[in-house]
Amino acid sequence: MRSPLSLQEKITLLSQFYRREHRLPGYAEMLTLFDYRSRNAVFKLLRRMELAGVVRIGANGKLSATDRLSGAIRLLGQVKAGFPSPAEEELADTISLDEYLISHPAATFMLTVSGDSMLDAGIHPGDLVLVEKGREARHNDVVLAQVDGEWTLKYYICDAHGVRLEAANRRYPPIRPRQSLQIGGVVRAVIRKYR
Amino acid sequence: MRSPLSLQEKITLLSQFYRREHRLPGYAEMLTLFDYRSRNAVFKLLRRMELAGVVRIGANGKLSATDRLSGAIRLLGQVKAGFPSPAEEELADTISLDEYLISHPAATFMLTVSGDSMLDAGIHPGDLVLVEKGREARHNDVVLAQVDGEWTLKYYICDAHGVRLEAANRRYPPIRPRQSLQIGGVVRAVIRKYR
DNA sequence: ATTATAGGTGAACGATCGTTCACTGACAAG
DNA sequence: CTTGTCAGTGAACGATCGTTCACCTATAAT
Repeated sequence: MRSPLSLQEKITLLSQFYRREHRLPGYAEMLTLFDYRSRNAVFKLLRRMELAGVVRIGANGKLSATDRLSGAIRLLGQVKAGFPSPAEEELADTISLDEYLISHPAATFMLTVSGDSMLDAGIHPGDLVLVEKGREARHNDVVLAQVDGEWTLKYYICDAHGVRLEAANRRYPPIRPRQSLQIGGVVRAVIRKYR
Repeated sequence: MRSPLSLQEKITLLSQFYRREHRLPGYAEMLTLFDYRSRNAVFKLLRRMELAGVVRIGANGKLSATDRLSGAIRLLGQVKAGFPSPAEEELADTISLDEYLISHPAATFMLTVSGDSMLDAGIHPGDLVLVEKGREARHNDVVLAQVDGEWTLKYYICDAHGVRLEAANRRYPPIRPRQSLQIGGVVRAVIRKYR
């Protein structure tokens, strides 16, 4: 017979369930999850988890996950400041990458960079870009554009001389479209994943 | 009296509820959300939404969100291929940034880059880095390390001569620690958000 | 005009939820 | 040793859920 689980261990179980099932368990499922026999115990545990900030209980009794449960991470300051103390860490905001980087999920796509035309802008081959369709390109945006039948990333430059596309690599000359320019979307973020 | 909502409009309502409340609505809430009077109508609508791939109904009748509802984006191929046809787009995998970039949310932190010592590695001032605590640094990892009381990002180089930290910018010489080296964590991803 | 289908309604039923109350045992504090 | 607190149990109750069945109306297809 194992010793009773701590609150943190129960939070871990709940988080694992949430990430696996994309929903919070019902009362019957929580009886099994926490090895309880009493729904009142579940009721009380949820109060304690709300105090711990991992769930929220609506006015109608409905249970929601907070960012703390759903895989968000802690948002700290600048690199040079490093990590704060554990107490300060505990108070740090949480941030969901999905929510922070994507405002229109249905219009946003992830593509992999294969060329080096934007190297000086810090966009390397193998990087990932989030491209939002249907967003009007503005001066200095990085855009996904079609040039000579091939898609490419470039700066979108719009000045007194009209519109042109510029690479961020001196090996690639600016492109002035003769016909209409086809912009697939605007780059909203660049991501480089290690290991 | 408005015309009846299409399935897609109902999916949009459901997605908005999910992103606002971090849970799916119950039957009573869906009556209000979709302007229904009958729980059987909700029941049938959920079948249709499951066929559309935006929710999943478990063996126990419990409702879960799929990635399509929860803000994931479509994963396409390489930039040079651009966007596929609408039919191909529909079949594309979805990907959640939270799940893709973060394997240990509780041990991962986001910090903002302020220096230029890693410029040649495509890490610019203003970029965001995801740093995972408690992960052992390996050769060629980008790490968050403490040098002379200040935290910095560097390559972690481990060879026959021992351990040293190298910048990705010729203006910064390699660092060979005289005392023990303090590594705060390993950089798992770099993110640059535009606009 | 007839038939079929889609998408809604209402009712009924058993299951589950959400909450309250009284209680118990273990443990900590005085 | 006594008292207080915490975290669980069990029971009860009304509310909500999840599902099935029969039915209706609008629309499309024949």
